[in-house]
Amino acid sequence: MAITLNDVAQRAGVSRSAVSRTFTDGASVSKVMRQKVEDAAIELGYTPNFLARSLTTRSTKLIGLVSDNFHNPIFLEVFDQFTRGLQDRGLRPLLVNLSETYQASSSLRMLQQYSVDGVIVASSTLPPEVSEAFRSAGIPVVNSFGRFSLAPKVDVVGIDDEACGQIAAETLLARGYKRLAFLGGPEPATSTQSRLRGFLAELQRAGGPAPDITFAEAYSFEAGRAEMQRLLRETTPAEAYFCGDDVLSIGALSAIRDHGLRVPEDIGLIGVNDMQMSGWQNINLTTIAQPFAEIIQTSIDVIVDMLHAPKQPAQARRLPCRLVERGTLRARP
Amino acid sequence: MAITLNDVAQRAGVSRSAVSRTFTDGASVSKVMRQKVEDAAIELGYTPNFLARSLTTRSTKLIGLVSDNFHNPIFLEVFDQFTRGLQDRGLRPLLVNLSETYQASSSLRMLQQYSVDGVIVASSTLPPEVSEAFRSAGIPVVNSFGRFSLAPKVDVVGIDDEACGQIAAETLLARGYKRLAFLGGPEPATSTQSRLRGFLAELQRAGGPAPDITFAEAYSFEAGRAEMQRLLRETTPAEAYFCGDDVLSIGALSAIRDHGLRVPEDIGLIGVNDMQMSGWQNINLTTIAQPFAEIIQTSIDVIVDMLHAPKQPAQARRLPCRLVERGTLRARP
DNA sequence: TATAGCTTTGCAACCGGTTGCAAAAAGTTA
DNA sequence: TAACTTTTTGCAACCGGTTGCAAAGCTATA
Repeated sequence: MAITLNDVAQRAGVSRSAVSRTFTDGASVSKVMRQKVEDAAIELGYTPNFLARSLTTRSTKLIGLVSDNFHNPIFLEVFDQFTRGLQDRGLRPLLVNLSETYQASSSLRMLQQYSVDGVIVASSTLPPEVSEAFRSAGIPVVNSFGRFSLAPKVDVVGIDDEACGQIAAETLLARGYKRLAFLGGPEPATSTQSRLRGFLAELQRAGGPAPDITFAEAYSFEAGRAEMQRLLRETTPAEAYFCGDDVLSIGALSAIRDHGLRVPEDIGLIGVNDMQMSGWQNINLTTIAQPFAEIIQTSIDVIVDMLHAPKQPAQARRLPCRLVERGTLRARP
Repeated sequence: MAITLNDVAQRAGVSRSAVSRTFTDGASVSKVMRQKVEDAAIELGYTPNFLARSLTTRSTKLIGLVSDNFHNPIFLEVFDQFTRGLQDRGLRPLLVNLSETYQASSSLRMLQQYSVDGVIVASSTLPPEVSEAFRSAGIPVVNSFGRFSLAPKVDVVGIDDEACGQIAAETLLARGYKRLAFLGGPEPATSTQSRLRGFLAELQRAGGPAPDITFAEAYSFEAGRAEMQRLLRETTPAEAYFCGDDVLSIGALSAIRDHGLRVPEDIGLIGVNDMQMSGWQNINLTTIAQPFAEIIQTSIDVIVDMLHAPKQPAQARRLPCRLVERGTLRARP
């Protein structure tokens, strides 16, 4: 069926090695030999089989792209950038959807079976154990959007979630808000915990009042909306909410407006991420931008480096966030 | 480094074939033999190498998932469902991002090199030639969200775009709108052309007036917003717009509100897709729902069938759309 | 117990490539 | 032209599996 190296060798009247060599760069082939082989290859429409090659070279150029964030629109942007970045470096993303029905352990086995060169775990919600399992198995791994730690077990590229919480606190205090609240992402998510810690620390430092603290079920519109509805129904709302992320904020925004209240006049909101949608006129969310492009580029760089020089000590990289001022907080007093 | 079949064979004191057989179902192995091998395998932590296996079995379980829609949030839902559906059947999606910088022809070569078992082209904007190239190369392919045709060159699973245009026309006419307009997706997109055709045909049939026709640059918020801004600036707006899809509609909606007009009081909007976001309270878009889950399930079924019985004549499948009434059209008169 | 029939097992060839090694060819230098 | 380098080439083994085939082992029947 498919054209193999043998066919080309035969057609060109040369050895199999010769054909192989013309298709591996750095190998020694004379001009005339290369010409003969290339002619035959083109004539037959030959393309080398990467998987057969990988058997001896021990490199598949396959990178597992593992995520559980298939409901947060920001991740489409993330996947876009990851796939392009990987493609640009000749790597191929093998996508793994780590949903409820698909266990982390089986994904490890699966990616082992496909001999991936490395794995990118792109998630701020998955526990660190997921990435660590890959490293234990000897597969280069980087945890994108993971939590910073001083002695990380795997390489992590993400933002400084605590600083992020700090920025939120500073911003809200600077606007003169008094009764503050934290409406986090899912409680077990490491990102949520760190942001909360930074938020609380800064409030305390500034002598601000302790905020109300609640968590949404997920980083999703519905979860944000549901939690805000509950808050409006069951509590006296705070003056301003620091929300787990943008999509959550947008859900909250929707609940607030439904409830007949105005943003920012009655309630202020600040999110995290700066997804495209947050800039849409009918949303116009004040938020703390994550440097997505840099996080993704860095993650890919880290993985690529590991392919060449594996088993460096793990390192956690923190990239800075910045405030994006839009229309969901009241002006400075 | 990694444990191979040889290691297991040696440890268990049996032949290589025996090990291979215990790991291929349907092969003949006695109970006691299987036990010996499994013990050794567990002890050593052996997992068979899929790629080596694929060399002889000629099946990699790899499916190319090709798309160029990485800016339309609906595609995150699409990728989610595709990856889960494929995983559930033991198949692995190799994601290909067909952006400007990454040519279709190179993606064909790349997927050939990886010996994918099949390819799913998930896009309503890519030209049919992209899918056809795969078929010509002998790779099973299905074009999800592609355009219907009576004599398709490749298998297509999608909606009836013309019927979709027809529903839009019927709906708008039933609401008593007179001056109608079509604000399509990118002009070359087959989906846009078919929807336009159905829209025009129904208007003509009903004796309605000819609509204004314009196209956005892409299926994206920005493109919809930009085109609607241009329309509001340069033309007398129509009473109601049939927009290329939801994200485009949401962009248009944003432009209209910015311009100080109200929806649906001043201008009516109807979209296509029914993405999650369209149901959000602050958007609340009347739209024509695509049966995403069914399209994706069917696409996967089609590909799986082709793996077992390749080279059936190509078939185009049309799944029905339905109107989802929300708040961007005025009530029936 | 001998014979036939079925199951289990190992051998060896193969899948489509790569690569170390030594022989052959080409190029240099004297 | 001979001797010495350097480059090019093919052979054969290998990567980690699968599989057709025939021999070995086992069970059932006469």
